[in-house]
Amino acid sequence: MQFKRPPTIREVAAAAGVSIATVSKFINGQQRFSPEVEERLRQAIATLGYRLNPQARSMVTGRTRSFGLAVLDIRNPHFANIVKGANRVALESDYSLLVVDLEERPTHERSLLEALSSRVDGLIVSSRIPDDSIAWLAELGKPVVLFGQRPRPDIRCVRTDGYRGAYLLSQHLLKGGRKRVAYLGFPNARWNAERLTGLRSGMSEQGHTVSEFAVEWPTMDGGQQAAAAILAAQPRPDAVVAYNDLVAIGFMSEATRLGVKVPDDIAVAGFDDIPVARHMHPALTTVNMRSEEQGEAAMRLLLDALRDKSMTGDDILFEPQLIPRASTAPLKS
Amino acid sequence: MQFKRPPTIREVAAAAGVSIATVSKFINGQQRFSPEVEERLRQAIATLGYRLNPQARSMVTGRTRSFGLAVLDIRNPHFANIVKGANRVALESDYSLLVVDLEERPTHERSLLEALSSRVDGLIVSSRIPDDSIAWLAELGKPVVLFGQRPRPDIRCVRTDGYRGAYLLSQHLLKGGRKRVAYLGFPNARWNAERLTGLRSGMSEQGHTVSEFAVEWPTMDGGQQAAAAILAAQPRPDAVVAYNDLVAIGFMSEATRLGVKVPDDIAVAGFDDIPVARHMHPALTTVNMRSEEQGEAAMRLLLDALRDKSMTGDDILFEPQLIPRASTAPLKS
DNA sequence: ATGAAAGCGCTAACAC
DNA sequence: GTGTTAGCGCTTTCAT
Repeated sequence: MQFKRPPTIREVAAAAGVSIATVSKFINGQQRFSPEVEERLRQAIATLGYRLNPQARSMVTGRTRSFGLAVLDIRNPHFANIVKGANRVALESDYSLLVVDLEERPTHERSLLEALSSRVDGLIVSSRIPDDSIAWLAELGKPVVLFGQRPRPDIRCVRTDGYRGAYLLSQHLLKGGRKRVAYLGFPNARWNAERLTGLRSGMSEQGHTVSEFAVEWPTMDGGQQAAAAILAAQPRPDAVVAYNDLVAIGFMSEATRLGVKVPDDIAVAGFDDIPVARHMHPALTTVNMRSEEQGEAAMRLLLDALRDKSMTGDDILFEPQLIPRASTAPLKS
Repeated sequence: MQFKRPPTIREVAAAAGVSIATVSKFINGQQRFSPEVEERLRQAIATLGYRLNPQARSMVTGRTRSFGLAVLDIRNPHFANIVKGANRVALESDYSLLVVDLEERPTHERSLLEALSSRVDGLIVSSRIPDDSIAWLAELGKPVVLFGQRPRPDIRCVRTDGYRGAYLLSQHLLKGGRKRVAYLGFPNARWNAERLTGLRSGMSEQGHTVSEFAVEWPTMDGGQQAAAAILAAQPRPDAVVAYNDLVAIGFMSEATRLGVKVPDDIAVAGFDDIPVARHMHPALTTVNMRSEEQGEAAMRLLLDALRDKSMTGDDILFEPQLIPRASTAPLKS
């Protein structure tokens, strides 16, 4: 079966015996016509199976009624939640949201963003974009929202205070009697440093240091692979704070498999509060980083920008929330 | 800051003192020009910051070099895996993949699909689309791949045999000494019936029936909410097969919270083999439904269709794989 | 090697 | 009310 080109406005016009302008106005509902004409138009549209080509429309209007969202890894529930938040807000305003997964691969990043950017009225980007590419984004001629610290005045940003989140975690761990905290980070990530700093700063208030480990990927597999090294450290940490919940889950699962008890032998905590965190056994302590709200906020910034034709205003900063659960229960004794 | 329109091919032509046709050929690299001209073009493009508008290009070429993928709920790792598989294959062929989340909301489904379909060369759709909308999809004039049973000859399909998967699960449970199996389904889903049937058919070989329960949503919350009713049933089931892993996890977590031991008191299993399944405690028995491979296969069908200009050929059917884990360990006694 | 011109499907002024 | 026309930014014959 061959794919036939869909009928155009011109064919409808011919079939209905009117001009293309009439058809255009009719399908956009911006004007009424005489009953017979309207009827002929309806007929023609129905029998031809006409469908408007939004692509062609947006060529002339300059707007697409859709936004783009680029994420690093859709498999990470943190990003899935961002998508959810952004999608909800977009749908409410009758916009559609197109998502691309950058696959954590800088190679394809640029071309994926290019392909996306030309098809939308604005862009939300979560990425490890180096600063020079950010210049490129800013010159797209469309509003762009980034997750992170504002890199330049014409790009707005949304983030949740990771320093604060890590600090809260440190206080919680201290209260539970933990003294030897290890941070299992993902050095490539934008948020890694502030989380480590917040944790160190909190622990140092009681004179404790934080040992540092790293995963190769911010995933469950990454956490699992890193577990042995941490558990073998002398002295063994009595708490592990992971870069995110996925890493924490991988670590916790491997620790359990190796016969190390969580939380009795070692406490485990992560960041993001992904949905599965509370269903783990033990339930995973984490810091809620407002993933979904970040997505909502980013989308609202885009909508505002489109209205104002400008990208000014302050960044959006969310407060993280500590979610204490069983995986960091206080040390007994 | 105002958003200025990006420069066009015409401005480049003016700046370089050549015609727009020359610019077009140059940026598409389909022809060489005299060194001076090429140099002037490079200059003009660089100083103006020109970027090609793929939208305009695709108006004339009729192709966009991108595909669309619509999923029911990106928060479900099953769908995230489908995205991964499809994205990988698309990137390999230099296509980009645009994903939309339908939010399990039939209301927005049609308009989201319309917005998506016009921007891509082909579509992969996972949805509970009623049959009349499927006709609509088929008439888009572009290749469409569906997950499920082929509804009409001009639409190709990819699926994994759910009947078989459920049957495998039943044999595994029987071998473990389970006799009173409950199925915690999601009646709205396309796959629900075949999974139930496969399970029933397997259990009936040993003369056992399967009791039926339902979740409102195929999520962890859904599984959690349904747990109490199942555990209160008389006689209490000694195994629960959930519609998918998310539901299974929600159920398992709630059962544990209620003091019911998994797998000693009750076995739990799901479908999909989402990444977190093996990290649960106890690790979750499941049936791998080849999510990622389904995404890959669907994308390959699309690429083939574009090459052949046709949508003929057989459906793709994957074999499910039983993944036995601790959550269905054999009954002791 | 380079350019003129037609046109992809549509919208928006402006006529009538 | 309805039609004419000029593009949106680009590709693609076809001339020169």
